[in-house]
Amino acid sequence: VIQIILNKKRISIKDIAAVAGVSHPTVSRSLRGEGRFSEATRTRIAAIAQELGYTPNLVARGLVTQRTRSIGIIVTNIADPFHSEIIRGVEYVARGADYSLFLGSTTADPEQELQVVRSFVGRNVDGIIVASSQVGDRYAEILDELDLPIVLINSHADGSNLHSVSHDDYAGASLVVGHLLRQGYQRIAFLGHRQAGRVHGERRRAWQDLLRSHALEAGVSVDAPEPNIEQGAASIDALLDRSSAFWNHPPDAIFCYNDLLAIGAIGSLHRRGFWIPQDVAVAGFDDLDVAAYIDPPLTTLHQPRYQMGVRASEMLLALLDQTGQTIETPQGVSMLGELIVRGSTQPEWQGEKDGR
Amino acid sequence: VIQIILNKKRISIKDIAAVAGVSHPTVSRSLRGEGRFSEATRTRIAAIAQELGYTPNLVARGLVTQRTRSIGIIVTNIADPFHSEIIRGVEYVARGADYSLFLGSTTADPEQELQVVRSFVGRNVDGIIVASSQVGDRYAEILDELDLPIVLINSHADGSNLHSVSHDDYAGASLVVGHLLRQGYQRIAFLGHRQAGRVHGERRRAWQDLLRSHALEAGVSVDAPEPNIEQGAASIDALLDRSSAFWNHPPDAIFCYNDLLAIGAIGSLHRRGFWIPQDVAVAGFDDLDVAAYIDPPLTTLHQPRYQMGVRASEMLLALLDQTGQTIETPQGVSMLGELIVRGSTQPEWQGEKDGR
DNA sequence: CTGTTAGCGCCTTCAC
DNA sequence: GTGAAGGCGCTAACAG
Repeated sequence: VIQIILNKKRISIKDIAAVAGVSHPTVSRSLRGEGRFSEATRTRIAAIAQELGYTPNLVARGLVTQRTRSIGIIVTNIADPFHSEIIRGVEYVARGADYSLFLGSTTADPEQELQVVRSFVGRNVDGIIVASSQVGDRYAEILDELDLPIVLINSHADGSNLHSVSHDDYAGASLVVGHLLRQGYQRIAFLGHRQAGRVHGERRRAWQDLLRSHALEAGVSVDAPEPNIEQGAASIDALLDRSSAFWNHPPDAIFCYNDLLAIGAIGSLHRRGFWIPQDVAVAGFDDLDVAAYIDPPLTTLHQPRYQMGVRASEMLLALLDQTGQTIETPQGVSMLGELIVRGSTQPEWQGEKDGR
Repeated sequence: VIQIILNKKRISIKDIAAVAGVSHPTVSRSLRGEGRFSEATRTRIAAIAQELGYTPNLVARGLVTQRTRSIGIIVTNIADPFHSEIIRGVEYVARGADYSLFLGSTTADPEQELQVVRSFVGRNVDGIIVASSQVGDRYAEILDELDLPIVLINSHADGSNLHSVSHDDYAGASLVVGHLLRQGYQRIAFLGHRQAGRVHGERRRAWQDLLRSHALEAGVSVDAPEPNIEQGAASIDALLDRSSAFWNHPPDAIFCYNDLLAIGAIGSLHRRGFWIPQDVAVAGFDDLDVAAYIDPPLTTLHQPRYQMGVRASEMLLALLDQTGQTIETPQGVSMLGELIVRGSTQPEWQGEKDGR
């Protein structure tokens, strides 16, 4: 049985050195396989380390090497399925490369953002991934001054240390709205989340542009304060009010900033007696796992969120491994998801329930 | 504007000491407010630190104090909504207490579990939270030997360093199955996830016990290899097969290990032409945010997962703050969720769609 | 091939 | 009230 650690006192290379009758630098070198040493002592030291249950003290190592082999990730809300998939991708790559991962959330609060960044800097992380659109948009300068490689997810910014992985939200939203138009919807409202910054802006702009290019009014939109189910439901009142004022009718379709808002909207509309999609069609964005299973199944844009996390951390680690120091070649990767059409936007939908 | 960091070289207390014309220990003391120093130098040093953009090096501090003010959390799958809510609760408390959080996942793989634990130990975390039932059940001894305070979520184990926050799954599952029995269902199958260990065992046992006490057979159960939507759907074939063999009929109700399996099961049953709940009722466990929004709305047991994360980390921090060292008073907290009855188990359901 | 010396940045005795 | 040493555990130079 492998002994991870011994009781009471933690074993250090000095302890091993004492037992082996060598100096501790020799232990250090042989354990890391760096420099010269005889094969004989190598195996002997390895055996002793194993037996004593030696675990290298990464804190001490980090102090002298100035590299901690750790990275930090910042998200607005850990439990948001969009973010948690990104985190999962990041953690997968980090663990595979033997890096540790610090996790911090911001609740979209600038104060907290700074606190988390500050703590990461204090911990001497080697790099940071920011999946919090607010930070990316508003604190880009501060981040760039950190002199640490930083990868922004879904946020661009200019800076020699700032890199990015993003989804082409304009193109993605165009696919969704284009689909709604082809379905013949005329009064297409937008349920947004302005705090999301650029991401929100792109989706909204695509909606606006496409409607105008079809000679339709992009006049009705509402902002939800949080991008979750609850606020999606809560925003419907305002949306219906504005629609009445603008069109003298409810909308015939609602394009939502994300799936969570869409799910909340559908629930709320149901409670108000609307049939979906017969009375109102609803489309989302993200393609959460559950999107196919709600009532009705949700039309949405599939975002490769796990892959975005993977790419972001691969990019970060690549930057770190080049010289061991930051390399100054800002990069940006853009990905485009896929339109997934389901029942929430097509009255004639049979889909997965064929054969009932 | 607050300057988090200066370019190029990182400021240390020595730099501040040089500017202030004092020794670095004085800077250290005054910045931390420990020991004696004049108020005059305190404000002066604080001003200089501020101006230079000093950020304490937590790595160096951790090396000398032997406490890193960091904790680690281990989960099986970060993106599982049950786990991500726990993580959110843990992170909230940790951040509030100025602790940093390491995140590691295990994919239910023992090798990875050990790798993550080892990395946490190497990082000198002050404590660990394990929300990975496998680890808790099978590696309890190893964990206890770490001589670190450890809080297990949904897993008991004896050990002087092992504490726990858990949900009373037996009682919870009894509530669900009891409801199914009161609804008059007779052929109640169980869709489980054996790898979940004790948690799974409790829910299964409650199902079995309750059925037997009602003179019914608990003869049909199937294990899904992963507790997700996909495997929930994939397990239906086997479940129907066994039901035919056992009852000569499909089940009239299925109690699922968790909501994800239930959602997958519902989707798959729909595709096979079953009406829910008219042909088969389905109940889950967890009450994920989406449970109320799927088709049909899911009857389930609401688990206070965010609160479980909060309690676990509060408990851990309390253990740490007592003497700064581990205190040996194993504790256990048990919580009980709430049965949420929705449409998936009552044919007469109108629920939130009243007034359509 | 291996040992000696030095120092990462900080905190912690102690004198003064 | 403050400074001078010493060391946390490790790696990085150099000698030999």
